[in-house]
Amino acid sequence: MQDPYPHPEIEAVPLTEVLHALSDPLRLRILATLAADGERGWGAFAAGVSPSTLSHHMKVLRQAGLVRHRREGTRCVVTLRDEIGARFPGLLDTVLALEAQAEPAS
Amino acid sequence: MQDPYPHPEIEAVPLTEVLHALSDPLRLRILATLAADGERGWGAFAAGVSPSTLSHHMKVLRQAGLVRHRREGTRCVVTLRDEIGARFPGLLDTVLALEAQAEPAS
DNA sequence: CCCGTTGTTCGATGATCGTCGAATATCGAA
DNA sequence: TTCGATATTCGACGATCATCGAACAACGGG
Repeated sequence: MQDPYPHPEIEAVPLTEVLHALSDPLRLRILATLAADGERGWGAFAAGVSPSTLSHHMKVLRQAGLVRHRREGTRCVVTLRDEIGARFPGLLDTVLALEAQAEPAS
Repeated sequence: MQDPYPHPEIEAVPLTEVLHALSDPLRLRILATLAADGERGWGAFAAGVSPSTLSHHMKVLRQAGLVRHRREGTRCVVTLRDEIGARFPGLLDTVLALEAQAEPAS
């Protein structure tokens, strides 16, 4: 799990992979929290799922170019990757806006 | 396969289901064609996949509230369901615009 | 009334997914 | 250096998915 997490080239991410990454309630919730509150530690999303499950979803988001992971001592910080807005303009904004309005309390 | 195809209430469709329906290249291509050229018969999309596979994807799109199916004699016509624009404003437009620009020749 | 066209349904198969627990690795603190 | 906190990896499991071929149903035309 060494520091250099594998982050893909944003240009190499296909649209369908991003859409698939967005099509899960937990992952959507993670992105919404990040968009609203800025970067967070792992633990902010640990409720309800096991550590390994959370790690899996984080990897999906990272491989889809949606988030960036950074090591900070013993814990890990996740950030929204804003290049996604350049690669697929409007996509994340639109989806997060809809998620906020349609699934208010998830 | 009787005429009354089961079309879901648009309000009952969750966002994640729509996103999942959009996260497939063939389904995305079907929607793009519909958006560009208006309603089409089944056969317009039969290239490359077996009839049963196509039928499966059509069902996914229908259940996600994205298209409407109408029987016309022995063949079947598929239309974009525009209520999706009221349920999830901007979503389909955004995705189709990105698909057109990012995956020009699929 | 039979037949061809068209789409659906039904297994079946191999792939992927979401989830978990257990084992492991890394780091900071005592 | 030992320990606890934190995150990853590794099977494993059941569920879902994308795909196909074969069998079936519905319709229109000869």
